Amino acid sequence: MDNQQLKLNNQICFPIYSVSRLITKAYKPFLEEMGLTYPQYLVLLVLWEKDNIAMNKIGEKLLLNTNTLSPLIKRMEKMELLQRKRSDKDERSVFIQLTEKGRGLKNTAIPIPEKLLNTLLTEDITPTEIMLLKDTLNKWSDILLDRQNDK
Amino acid sequence: MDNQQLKLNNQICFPIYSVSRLITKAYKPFLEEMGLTYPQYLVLLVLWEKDNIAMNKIGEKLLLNTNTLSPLIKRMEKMELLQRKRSDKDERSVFIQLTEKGRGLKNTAIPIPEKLLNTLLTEDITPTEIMLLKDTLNKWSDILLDRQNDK
DNA sequence: CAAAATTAAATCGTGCACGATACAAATGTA
DNA sequence: TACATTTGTATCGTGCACGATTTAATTTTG
Repeated sequence: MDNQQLKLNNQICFPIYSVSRLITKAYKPFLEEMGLTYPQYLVLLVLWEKDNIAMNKIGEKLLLNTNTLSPLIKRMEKMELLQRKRSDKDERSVFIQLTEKGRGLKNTAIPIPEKLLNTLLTEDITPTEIMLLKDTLNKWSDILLDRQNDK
Repeated sequence: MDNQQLKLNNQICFPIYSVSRLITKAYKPFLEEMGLTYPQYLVLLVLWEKDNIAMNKIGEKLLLNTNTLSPLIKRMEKMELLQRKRSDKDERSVFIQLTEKGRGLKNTAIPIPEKLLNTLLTEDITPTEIMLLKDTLNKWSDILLDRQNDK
């Protein structure tokens, strides 16, 4: 039995899980200025690329189920960032449209990627941690590709 | 203004967030057999490496605050996987010890990393998605390292 | 055309995350 | 020895995630 494999840093779960949370935390101050949570920001990223799309399309892009998306988008409607409209053609589906306010937030969002880099350089996440995840992923994707070729 | 930067796949947030959730989902069936959630499993990984440590040390390793860890560990105590004992020397700190049941689960956990590889090969996560995250991280860690050297 | 299967949303319950807050024990300091 | 500060834990409220279930509309099939 190889206990080494059970070590925290050798499993893919831990590095990816913790770095994901660290990145979310790094975004937080910028998103709070806009009054957004992280998943709400992702929804806006989708809508800024393509407005007026069906809710299930947003879910497909973000890999989120409707039971997550439905209340999230309702909250965003209350904030007047978007509007939900049931399709005339198929009353099962709901189309999502940005409001003026929602479109306007895009200008605030444009500088975020650049600001985030500075946060990552000066705060919580050290390049060491990013490198750890990078190494872990390189190792795992190599293993996965190897196995795939064996088939 | 460079709107390209706001595209979903160009931001570090989306790939890392979604792959993290996909990995969690891939673990789920194996953890359910043991009656564990993903963060509970991480706590056990820590304890299997070093038993009888203070709660704040577990939090340090997993980057979790006590307000997350405290109820989580209480649930694990109810499942009789571990015991919480306040230190005699410093009544503020709580030490966590595995029970026989908690130690025993380690044998069930040992084959998980291997099983997970098969899941990743056959199910939800495609190597393409792993590669996307790998590429994104490579890009971002390169940028971070560049900036750091400039200082 | 009616019954069955499929699809899109929504609801419910559980378990994280995490900021804000509270509190008690320990520590530092005048 | 008093008092302020720090530290470790716990509680509360909000917002995801997601499995399971429900409801309603559409599509498929006999």
